[in-house]
Amino acid sequence: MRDLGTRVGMRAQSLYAYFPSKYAICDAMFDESNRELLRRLTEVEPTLNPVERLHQLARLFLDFCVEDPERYQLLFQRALPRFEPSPESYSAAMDVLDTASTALRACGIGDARALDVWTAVIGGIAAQQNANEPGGDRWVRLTDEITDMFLAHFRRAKDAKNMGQK
Amino acid sequence: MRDLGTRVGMRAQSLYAYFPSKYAICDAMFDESNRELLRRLTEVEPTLNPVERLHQLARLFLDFCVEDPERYQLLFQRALPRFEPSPESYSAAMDVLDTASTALRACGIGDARALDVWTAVIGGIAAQQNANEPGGDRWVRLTDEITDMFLAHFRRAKDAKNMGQK
DNA sequence: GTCTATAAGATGATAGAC
DNA sequence: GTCTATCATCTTATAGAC
Repeated sequence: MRDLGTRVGMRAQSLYAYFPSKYAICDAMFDESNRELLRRLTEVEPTLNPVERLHQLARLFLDFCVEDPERYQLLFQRALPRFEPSPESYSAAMDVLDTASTALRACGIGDARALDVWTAVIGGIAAQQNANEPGGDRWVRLTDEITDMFLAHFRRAKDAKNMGQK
Repeated sequence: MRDLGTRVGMRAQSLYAYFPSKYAICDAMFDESNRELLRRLTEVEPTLNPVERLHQLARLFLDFCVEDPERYQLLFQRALPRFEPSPESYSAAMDVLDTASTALRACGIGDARALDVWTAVIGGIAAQQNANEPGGDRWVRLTDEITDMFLAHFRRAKDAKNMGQK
């Protein structure tokens, strides 16, 4: 609270004129960050071909994750003990997930299991980067290759399925 | 310190008879946990075929990560502010990484870049599981599929390279 | 080898002056 | 709307009794 107050040019106590508690501030930051991430993701040209769109979404997501590791922890690591986002700010997080889900479906990948693999591999890039080399790009620069690996795997699975049906 | 003391049947202050500081305790836990993980990984039958061995290593690693999320945070998320492992206990962490590196080489995958992809995708499973469904298996059960996806991608890359050489 | 007592500093939060 | 003053509580850590 003291650090945050200083950052916005106040004493810690004055923050209570705007928020009723520390967790209310966390929740506001959680909400605002997810909205900012969503805003960036929705800026991606919708007319792009689906595969290029997925690549670009992945890159934007990872840029967002590594440009502020503390924000990344708040949003994706459940790092603050006893903090749970409110239903309203949680829904902003679900909107971000929906963006991924929709982009995958546009690539012909509608499987819920595939979406979990996607969040694991993309989230893994951010986790490794921020934990082992914050500020660097050793893992982030693998994003395009990992996206291609993912696409090859799940588009093959889909083709195999379609062939079985025909 | 109070919680830890209680867990081992002591007052917090008595812990200072065994360790000079809180960070010394963190370092000892970091070191011991990595050794335990390494012990489990080295128990995998060395005569197994390399691909089955890689699958088993991945499963053991992820079981270890999800059975104790707080230990996972200490080892892989750099979650404790200002804690840095000592050189000695850091080397135990490197031994764990070497296990993965060696297992990949046995699969014909010797690329440093591939090792980084491996840590990202496997670490991503643990990160998603512990952050979003601690104690569950929604992501952990994808381990075999993700391992196969990884193998297919990097063995193909290798085959393509060999064909070019011949 | 563990305890009580205690220190010095941080934390989240409230009351009330200006 | 921000401040000073203050609170109760928690934290890591030390000193010294038994």
